[in-house]
Amino acid sequence: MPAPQKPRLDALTVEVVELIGDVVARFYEDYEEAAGEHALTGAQARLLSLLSLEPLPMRKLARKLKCEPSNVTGIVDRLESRGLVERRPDPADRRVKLAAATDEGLRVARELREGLRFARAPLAGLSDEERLSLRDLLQRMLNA
Amino acid sequence: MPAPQKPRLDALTVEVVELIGDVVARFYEDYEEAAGEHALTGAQARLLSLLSLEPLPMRKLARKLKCEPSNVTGIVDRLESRGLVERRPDPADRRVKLAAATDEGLRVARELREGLRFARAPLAGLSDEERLSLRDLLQRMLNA
DNA sequence: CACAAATGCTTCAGTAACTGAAACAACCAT
DNA sequence: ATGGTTGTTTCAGTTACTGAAGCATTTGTG
Repeated sequence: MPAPQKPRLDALTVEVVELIGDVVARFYEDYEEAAGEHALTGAQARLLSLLSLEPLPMRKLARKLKCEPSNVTGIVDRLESRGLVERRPDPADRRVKLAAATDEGLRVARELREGLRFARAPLAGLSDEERLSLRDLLQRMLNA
Repeated sequence: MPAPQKPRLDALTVEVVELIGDVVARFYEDYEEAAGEHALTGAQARLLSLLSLEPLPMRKLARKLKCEPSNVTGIVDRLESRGLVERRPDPADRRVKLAAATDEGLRVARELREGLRFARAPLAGLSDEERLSLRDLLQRMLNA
């Protein structure tokens, strides 16, 4: 049996990466499902969630969603036609249109947030101490 | 200061959920970017990754990708037209078409896997012991 | 101040991902 | 055999997305 060849990725790392992949898949599924329960697509739900915090200009939405502004136009159009979002003029700059959640939009956004099963259930199996350590590990991953 | 009202979600849980959201976003971005470097869309990359393990019938692909079989037809079409995937008859059932990665497809799938920056870099900041504990916490989350 | 460059949004054309219904072939059970 | 089920594709229709073009407004520069 030859000595191991210093692999690019050791078995443990591979395992953790796969687990993260599983978490990502579960989270995404859950999100899409919660969105679907409100007859929203994933993109619409993400945009609405952003707007539930504060109104945003279209170009900023595009940056947050990592897509072209021309794309945002369509997503906001569809949400607007359902009365969940409205466009307001920006008093400071007449070029800008601020997209803002309507009252109904805020309500749906809240329900959406509360409908995320995965966000609650599986964490329930962890003790406070474990959550702390999970938090620290995730933070360090993200800031690496 | 009033006693806390047993909130639905305590602050720590919320924090962890948000971190998971961040991890999900980073992972997704990274995956899409790696796919883009090979001129693949996310859906194509996911399908090709599945096929890099073993050939699969269309209906099974649909189940793994959680979409309709009619959708898989198109994704496989596009990959096939680029020579990354081929359709083979299933000797056991003449209705079935097995989608299989070509040699070129396997090569691209391997490069894709290796191109996942997020999978490597940030994990590098964790000690083996920390990876073990991260692994255990993630496993418990997923199995809850 | 004038005016050119930059910025913000929309529109348009084109592609990909997706759904659901319909069609067809092959399988399978009675 | 025949009738129901299964696996795939095709089709029509929606959404998400990109990139180019266009229009309006703002901003920076001489």
